[in-house]
Amino acid sequence: MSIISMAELPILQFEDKIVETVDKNPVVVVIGETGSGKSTQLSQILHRRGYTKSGCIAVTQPRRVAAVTVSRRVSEELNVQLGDEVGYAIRFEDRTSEKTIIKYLTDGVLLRESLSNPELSQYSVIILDEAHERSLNTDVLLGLMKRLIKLRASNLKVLVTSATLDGEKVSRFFSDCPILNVPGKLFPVEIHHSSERPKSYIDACMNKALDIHTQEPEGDVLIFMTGQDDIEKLVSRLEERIQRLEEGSCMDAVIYPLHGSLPPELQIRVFSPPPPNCRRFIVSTNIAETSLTVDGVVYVIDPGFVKQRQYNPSTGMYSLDVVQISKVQANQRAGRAGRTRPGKCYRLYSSVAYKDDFLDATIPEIQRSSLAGSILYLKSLDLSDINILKFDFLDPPSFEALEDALKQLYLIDAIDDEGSITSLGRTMAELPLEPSLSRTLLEANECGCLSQALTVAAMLSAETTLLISQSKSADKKRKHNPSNLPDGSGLGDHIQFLQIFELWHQTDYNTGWCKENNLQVRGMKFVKDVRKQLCQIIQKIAKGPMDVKTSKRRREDQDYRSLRKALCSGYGNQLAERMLRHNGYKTLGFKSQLVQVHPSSVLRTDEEGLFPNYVIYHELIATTRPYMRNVCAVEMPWVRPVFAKLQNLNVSKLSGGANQSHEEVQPENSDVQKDDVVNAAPAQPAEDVDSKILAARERYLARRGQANK
DNA sequence: GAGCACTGC
Repeated sequence: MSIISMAELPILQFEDKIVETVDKNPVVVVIGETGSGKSTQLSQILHRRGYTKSGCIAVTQPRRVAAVTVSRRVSEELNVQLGDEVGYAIRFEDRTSEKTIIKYLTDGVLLRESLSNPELSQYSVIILDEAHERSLNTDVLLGLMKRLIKLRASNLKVLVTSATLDGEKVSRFFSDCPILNVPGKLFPVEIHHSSERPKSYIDACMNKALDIHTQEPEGDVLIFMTGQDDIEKLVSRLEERIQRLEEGSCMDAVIYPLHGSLPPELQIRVFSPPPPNCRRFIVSTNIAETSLTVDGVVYVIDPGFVKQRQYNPSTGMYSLDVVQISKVQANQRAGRAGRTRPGKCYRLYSSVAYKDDFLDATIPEIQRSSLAGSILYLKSLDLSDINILKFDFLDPPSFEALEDALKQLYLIDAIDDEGSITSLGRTMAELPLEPSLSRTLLEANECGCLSQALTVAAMLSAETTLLISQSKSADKKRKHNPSNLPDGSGLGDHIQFLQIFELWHQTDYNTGWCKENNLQVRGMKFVKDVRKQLCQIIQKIAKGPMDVKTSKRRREDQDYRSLRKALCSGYGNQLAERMLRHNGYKTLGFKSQLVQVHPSSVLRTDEEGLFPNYVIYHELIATTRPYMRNVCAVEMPWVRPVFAKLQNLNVSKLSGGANQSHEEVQPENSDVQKDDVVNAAPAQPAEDVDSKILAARERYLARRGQANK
């Protein structure tokens, strides 16, 4: 195919320059705009110029589909069988062989590889593609690469591809390495800014869409909304308004919603060409910004918002907030209008707002997530020369976030009281799960309920993709569903997940059964794959066969006591105690939160209408109120060991003295002692009043203030 | 009695 189309790719004109720069430098940043061909060509150029003689070329992608489609393209261009010289590796699927010299993989897979081979010695070149998307895994990899080029100075080249606005930052991170600019092949996009923010962005989107439809020549319209609700509102209003337009006054129109929870058959509608003389309106979430590319888009409407999940390490709580997009995102959105011909982008904000208010780049995921998993992973790599809290991140997470991660890991026995990884922690790091679930599996293995725990862990890994999403008007209540789904025996959501999977197992994984019960087939298959993968890893760790069969529970364990006890160990940091005489809970940890059981939970109350005294929760999420999502009843005696650990918690010791202040974070129930220590300070002779103690006191009071809200 | 964007090992 491709001799002609390849020759047109802009990047090929820079081949000599690229090779010369890579020859002379261990790290090179490549700014490659959309359509530059960087993802398919950089690897081939370096292969042509001899870089595969001493090892393979790895190219990471943030998404699975990208790894597959790009590797397929490259294998076609090189005219080889996919899986031979060119292959890919993604979770559940390794299409590489002894012959493979160019390997596309997701960044998560490369991280797993470096666990068993920290020097990644099989690779002569590592290309981190789309690094500007700044996934958690990419950021960890960037830090590891910085170390690796020192260890392997003579035989490793690293290329990082990024966006215009943050290439310089990446270059500074890698000791001012050179930056190569490769132009893209986008058509020009005219940008129109509004003079001010609209009062209602849904109305503004609708008016702009109607303007385009009645005044602009043919071409599809892509509208970015923040979520399913707004998408549905806009779709129905737009349908109504377009129907009212005078017949013959303009061309026909179809309107498609597009978001992640849409069933696949509705998602793929946007990829089939529209009927002739018909304009398509695609009302989409962020999914159309990078993950899905819709051909035929000529007009983009960008209100400038996105919905983002953030983690607050001081409360352990997630929230989903509508925030302003970054400049990088705004440019990415605009670019969606110029893929097939010159286009237009209508921004519902002013150029001044863009220039002055918008961040250059989106706040990276590493500054918005719980870091327990990543920190455990880094600890298990034994980077002996550095304290993990001083790990060199491109954008370092806050000290608070690191402390929170250490606290979590300590409470589930992954690290000891001095912050060193335990043998249990090492085993946990091998499992592709969040630490709470890996810990549950290992405990379940001791309690004889490994098989059940594997199922629960796999179900929770897919939890958000299980239920078929329906529009607002339809009934989508899980527990009031007329279907015959089990109710977790009233013990909670983890147990319900187990029971659902076991029922599906009994139908021999029948897809019809999923549909009847309103479960996404895709999601349930994913659960099955995850469970299988976990079984394989566990058996490898145990060096022998284990009892992992999906089976009915033993008769003597009617109340799932073993499983719930195992969950209690895994969720040591996610325990809550019910308050006296009502159904509110307070979380147990050094900072207590008042929370409630999420209304979607299947947890049952007793005859007096009260929930169990103790529960574990999978996550805290603040929506209209702070809620615990996915809870499971546990019992006082199982909780006691965690209480003991909370008493001994000394976070500054965990961080290996990285916290230079004199503050010692104590369990919540030792507040009195804490007050004494801190208040004593000003009474001492002036020279003893260390400013650090005062700072610690301020932070402490600020935290208490928050907790009491 | 709620209402959740998107990825990934």
